[in-house]
Amino acid sequence: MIILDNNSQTPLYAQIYEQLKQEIATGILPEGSRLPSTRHLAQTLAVGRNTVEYAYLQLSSEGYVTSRVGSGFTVEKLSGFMYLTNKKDSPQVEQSSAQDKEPSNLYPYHFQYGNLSAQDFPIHMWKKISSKALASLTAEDMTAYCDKMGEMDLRHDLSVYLQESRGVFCSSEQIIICSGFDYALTLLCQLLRNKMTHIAIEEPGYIGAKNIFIDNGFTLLPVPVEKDGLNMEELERSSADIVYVTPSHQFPTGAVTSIQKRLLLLEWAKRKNGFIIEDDYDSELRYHSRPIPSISSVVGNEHVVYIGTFSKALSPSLRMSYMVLPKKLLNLYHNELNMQQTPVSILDQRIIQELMRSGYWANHLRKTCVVYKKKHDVLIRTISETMEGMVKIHGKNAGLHILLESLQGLTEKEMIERAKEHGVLVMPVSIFWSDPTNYSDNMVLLGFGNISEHDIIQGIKALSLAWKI
Amino acid sequence: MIILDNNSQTPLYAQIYEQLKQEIATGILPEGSRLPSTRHLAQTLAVGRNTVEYAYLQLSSEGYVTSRVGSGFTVEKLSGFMYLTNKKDSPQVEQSSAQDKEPSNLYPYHFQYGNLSAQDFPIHMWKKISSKALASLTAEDMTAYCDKMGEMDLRHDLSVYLQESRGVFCSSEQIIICSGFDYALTLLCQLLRNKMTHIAIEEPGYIGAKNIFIDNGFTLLPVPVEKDGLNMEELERSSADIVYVTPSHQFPTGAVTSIQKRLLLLEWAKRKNGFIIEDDYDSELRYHSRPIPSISSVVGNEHVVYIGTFSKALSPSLRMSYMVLPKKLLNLYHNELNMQQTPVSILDQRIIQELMRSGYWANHLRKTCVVYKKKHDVLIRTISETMEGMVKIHGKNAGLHILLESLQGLTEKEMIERAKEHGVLVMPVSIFWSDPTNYSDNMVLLGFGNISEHDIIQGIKALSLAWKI
DNA sequence: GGGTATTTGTCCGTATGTATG
DNA sequence: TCATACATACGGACAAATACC
Repeated sequence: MIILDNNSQTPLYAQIYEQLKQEIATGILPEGSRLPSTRHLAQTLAVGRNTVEYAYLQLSSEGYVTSRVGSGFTVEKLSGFMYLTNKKDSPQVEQSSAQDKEPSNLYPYHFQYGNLSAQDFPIHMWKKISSKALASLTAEDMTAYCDKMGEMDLRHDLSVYLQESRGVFCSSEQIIICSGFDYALTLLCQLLRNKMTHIAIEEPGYIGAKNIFIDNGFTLLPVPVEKDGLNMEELERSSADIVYVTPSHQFPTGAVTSIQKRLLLLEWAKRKNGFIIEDDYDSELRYHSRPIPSISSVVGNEHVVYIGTFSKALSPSLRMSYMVLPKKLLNLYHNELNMQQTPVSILDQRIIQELMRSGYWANHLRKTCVVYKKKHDVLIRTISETMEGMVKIHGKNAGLHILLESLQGLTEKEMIERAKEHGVLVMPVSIFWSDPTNYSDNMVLLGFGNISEHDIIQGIKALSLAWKI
Repeated sequence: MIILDNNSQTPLYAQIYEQLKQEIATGILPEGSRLPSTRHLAQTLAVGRNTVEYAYLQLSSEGYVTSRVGSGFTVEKLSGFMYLTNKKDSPQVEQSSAQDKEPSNLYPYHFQYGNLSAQDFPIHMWKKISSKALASLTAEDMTAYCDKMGEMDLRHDLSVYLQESRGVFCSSEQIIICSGFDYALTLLCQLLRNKMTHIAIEEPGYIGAKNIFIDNGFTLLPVPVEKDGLNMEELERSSADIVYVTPSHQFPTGAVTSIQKRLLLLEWAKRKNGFIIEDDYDSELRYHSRPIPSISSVVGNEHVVYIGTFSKALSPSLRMSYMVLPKKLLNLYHNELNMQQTPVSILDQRIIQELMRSGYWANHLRKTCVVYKKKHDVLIRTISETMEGMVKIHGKNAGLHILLESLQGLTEKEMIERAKEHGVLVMPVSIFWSDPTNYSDNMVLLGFGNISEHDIIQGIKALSLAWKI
């Protein structure tokens, strides 16, 4: 950046000359690069064009740059001695901290959780839809702040989809378009922070949600997860007035909250005048099982906040999710947070709207479900065949992960280490317990979203060898 | 949503039949709409295909639907008596709260602040760049979580741009890609919340930032803004260890922080071991004046957080901004907030990267600057010509707004009301004071980003009539 | 604009449990 | 007790219609 000082003794053109020479000598302006045109530089520096021209001429006469009519000034190759060594160093920063993900390519078979399978992404359809959405954008769309809660058309289509497929009965006014799940939950925390302080969470439960609650000053009250959902007695005993749940496929155990418990939860929330936060993160992905209506679908859902996402069934890098607020919180939102703009660009919103409007969304969901169902079935079948009696499978028939419990007394650490020695990456589960002493320390998590059917078979075979006693 | 009960006495096909009949009768499935194909519904309900077929057949024989090979089942027109009246009503919600923006089309001349001028947006270039970016996306891009701080390539290009045009000297590792300014500031608040509590803000100052600070539990300490920036004595007297400033074009007064005060601010921050939050929101838009290097450009910027945005010089609905963290805060970020994903979609990131890489960004900035400079000049000239002695202009030569101070003793309310009567919309300034008693109550804000040169002239003429005493 | 792959309703056979005689 | 008929549920084969290049 060139900085001019009006009060300096050195004339303006000399200042420009000096600073450009410096930039060339230090390599900031490398050989072959073009100087800004005299007109442009003059404009940005708010000086006359001739001032810049003087400076350029001097550089030119000293051989730093050459000029050609119509193509500007170009930096020449410097003789060695012209280079300066005091090139500013970029501030050194600790390499982007502890890499939280192990380099997965070290292990031929990686059962990581999170990413999806690239081979199965409908990239062609995606680009088509995106192009359409892009074409629909006008200059007006680009130059105006859009609706703070998200485009109305998108929210309407979403409300229809939610009603049809998840039973969530809401109007489009209740929906807020968010970037990721993080964003939705953070927003919700901002709403609830001053009203309530104690939040019941699932034990074990999704650590991402817990971190956000902690960051926002909530006190966490872990409640054990049973086969059919939260232990309601423990919840009743707790002093919580909010509860965070993943009822359709509990993370990480995979437990499905029974209808009875869903009703109990609603009763609890009503009695406490509190809220249920329903995280429906992978509800679209069910295999061999009936769709389970969301808690929010039960009549009188005045106490349920529903959060859904496109990260699991569509794309994690799209960064889009949505939150349905009950009336009470909606008013709070309008009164307290109406300054914050939506975090999602108008283009992304249009793309998703085009996706839903055109019917491709329903189509995509069906296909995606089939794809991951195949992977799931192969995984379950191979485990049953090769690891008979060695492990118990938890949380199958939905989502993108399962839990394996060792029946041979292996600890989590042993399971992971032995697996690594056989070239298989499996994930720890311990991190999901708030109180580690609650954990039986004999499970691992296997994600199957981003691994081929072939690798699933090979990986499980390797695992069975690794864990054989 | 169709819900099946395995334990019910009524057979599955009958349950499906009943619920579909209900949906048709209540109008949820309107005349002419298609039922899901037997295969698809069978898949989602996890039943056999013929089970669905039985249900459809019954609906068909009763005249609710008709079937055609290859094109599915279609809902027929119902005779009136078949309709049910107990159609669920969408939950009624207070109409999206107090509309904060007045319908601007009521006034022929609207000097609103925020939106940009659609006529001047390079929609063609934008679509070209976006198409390129879209084409570059792979299935891998779409199925993997991307870098939590933003794509490395984009951050690198941004660091080069920041160095060249704003003098900000940072490595790409220090940059975090954010959705809007809101997001960046909220993230920063999460970082600082537990370390510091008192934050000095400009009086008057940007209300959006203040709200975010308050939402995050900070105590605000207003410090008066003078001609050349903050009153440093007041800042010294305050107990703040963070200060939020808009040094290149103070909002709303337009004051430019002098070099001397910038150095004093840095000294202050060093002494307090605190931080300067530099909001460089409209630094790209300067007219008739030299670029002012950012505070962050001064050597030893270990105490400056720099925030920039694309909302002013490019597009508000793009929802993209960026934050440069000093080393200390960067480490804190990696240790405490490394769970949160970036809020910006991979597509938007690629678009901006393509924009910068291709050189269109520099080009666009130049053109945009010329466009708004013209508007600015017309605005200033017309005011000088028609309102001689009536008003004083504050904060010209930059950005997208100015302040007008009445020299005739008109109050803000009078100025706004009289303007409205003459068909001109001007904005209040009072909301930007934390303590209203500090305000002389004789100013209004005029945004000129989204109004044509012709309307500027007409609007100012109308204003001069409106305010004539 | 014409050929091809996919989708879709239709028809077929089969299995299971229950009621009937 | 056994044979028969019926209701319910499931999956495969086929041709028409549609969607996609």
